[in-house]
Amino acid sequence: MEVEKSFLGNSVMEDNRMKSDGDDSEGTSKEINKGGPGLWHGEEVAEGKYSLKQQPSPREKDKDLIKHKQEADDALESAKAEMGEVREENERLKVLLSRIVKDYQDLQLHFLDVIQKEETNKKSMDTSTTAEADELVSLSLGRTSSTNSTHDHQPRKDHHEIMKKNSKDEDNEVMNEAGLALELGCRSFEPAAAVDHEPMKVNSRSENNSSAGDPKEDEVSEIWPPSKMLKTRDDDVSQQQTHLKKARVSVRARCDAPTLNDGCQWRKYGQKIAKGNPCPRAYYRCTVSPSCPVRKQVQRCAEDMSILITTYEGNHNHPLPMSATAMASTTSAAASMLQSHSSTSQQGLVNSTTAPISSSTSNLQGHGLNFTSLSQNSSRLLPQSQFYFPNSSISTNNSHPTITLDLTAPSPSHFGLRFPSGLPRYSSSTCLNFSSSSSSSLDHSALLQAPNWINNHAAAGYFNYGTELSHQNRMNQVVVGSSLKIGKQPFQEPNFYQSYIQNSQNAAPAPPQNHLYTETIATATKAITSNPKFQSALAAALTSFVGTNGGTSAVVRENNHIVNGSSSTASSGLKLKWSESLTPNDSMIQSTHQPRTESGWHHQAT
DNA sequence: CGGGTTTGACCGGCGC
DNA sequence: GCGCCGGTCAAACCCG
Repeated sequence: MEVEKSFLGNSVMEDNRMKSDGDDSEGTSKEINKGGPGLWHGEEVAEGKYSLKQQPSPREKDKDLIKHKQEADDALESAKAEMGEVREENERLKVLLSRIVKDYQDLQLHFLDVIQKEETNKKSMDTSTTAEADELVSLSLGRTSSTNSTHDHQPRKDHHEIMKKNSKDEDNEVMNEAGLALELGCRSFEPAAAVDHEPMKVNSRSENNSSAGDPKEDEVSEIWPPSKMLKTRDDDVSQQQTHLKKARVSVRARCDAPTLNDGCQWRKYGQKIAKGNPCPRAYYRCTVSPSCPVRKQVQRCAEDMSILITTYEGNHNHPLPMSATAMASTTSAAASMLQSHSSTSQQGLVNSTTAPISSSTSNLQGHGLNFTSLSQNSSRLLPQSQFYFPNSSISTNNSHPTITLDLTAPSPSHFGLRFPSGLPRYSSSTCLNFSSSSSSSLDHSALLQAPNWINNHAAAGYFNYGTELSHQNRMNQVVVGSSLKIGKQPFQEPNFYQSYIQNSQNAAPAPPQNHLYTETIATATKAITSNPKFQSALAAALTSFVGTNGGTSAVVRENNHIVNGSSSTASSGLKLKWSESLTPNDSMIQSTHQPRTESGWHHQAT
């Protein structure tokens, strides 16, 4: 409801702004009217100079005067006519704006309606038996197809076990709803805490917030490092933090590269053979800043070696390259979701706020901070918006709350995507590029691509699929059809991110070549826009005047229990790209399960 | 030579 | 207490 209120308020604001524009134009007309005599006066002066030189006869003087009067009258008339045109234009714009606002509100209402329906469904699910609920989860989110079933050999058993386990644990309320309700409470950003450079300060920020009187603020606090967090919390929170030792965000994606290109710089510091997986697990730490606490683990999926499991932990305490904000925001949002107790029953809904990137680049903290910083500006208008966090699940292995974003699931049915036959579903040389696509040949604005949620099921080829909102969106002028773009299209936001661009340290490597399938795009666009979940996603996207939120189909994985998600929105600044580039290596295409040598997977960090 | 990777050693948590 | 395991350290090594 708060969201709706903000929308309405925003609409009113826009309306008022337009009205004031109208006043301005009227004022302008007055100025023009005043300008007439002024012009007269000026010309008289000029004429006076002229007359001093030439000293024309009085009759000639009168002639000139009459002539100039006529010219001035003409000018006045033309100015009036121009004013009339401007007024008409103004009226047209007002009508257009009101129409847009109305559509906007309709969309929002529809969005809320969908949410309510899902909530109702969820409640009805809760009354069912566990098994039934389990099945309902699968139904509501969609079972994965065979491709993913190979990733998961004990989904149901594990799911039940974990559900049992969770039922014993008081703190696992969130987990009990994992996969069904994923919510991220995103708080408005406090500039005073924006330049924190230590993880603990990140924590202290939320502590400050909590001390300010809102106990819920604790729930989104970052938990790195956990041990220190425990010292400053009361018992309940300590228990919570004990349970939520280190929030982790795991991203499953098909990727042939040793690591996901998430735009960040990583240094490998260790490698281990973990139990239960013949593939070694590589440990990386962020090297953008020496003090950055962020770690990531990269491991091949044991069941499907083509799947790369990247687990992120911690928050960046430094400004991120634009190319890294996509994954950072994603993991941030997911991690925040983990730490938020305020889960709702809305499927995959993430309370969050998208907004233009703050003009202060120092606010960009990456991950959670990056995300909160994004909320700063828009929070005035949109105190709380909701994201549809698509492919998420929560598990608590090793007392590490882990949310898994599964980008491996083919779920074309959700969008009704129909790819041209003959296109390989997964190419061998897949490369998931989370970084904002940019090219050295592009100017700065090109770095600022709108966040795009990709349809990771896109057929082979570079398939960047998401919504793209032009700067007009800040005026609430969003047209679904035209704002949708599929493919590699640099997002042009000339000034919006400029301050951040100027501080961007690294440009992402140029993305691979796109292979656009226009028919597919058209079909996808149509399917997407007709999908109610996309509408909800769009509603969330509308809350962001800068970030663009697209849809992606993927899988919600809950404790190895995979279910399909559907459309989604991303957080502001998100850009997910699924890059599956065809390679001539057909043998690889034929067998995505081809085993690799260890060195093949781990010889290179980002 | 500097920066990144490799790899065995080490440490702490946890279960038995 | 012991062993297992995940995670980290740091010296050796590699590479451009």
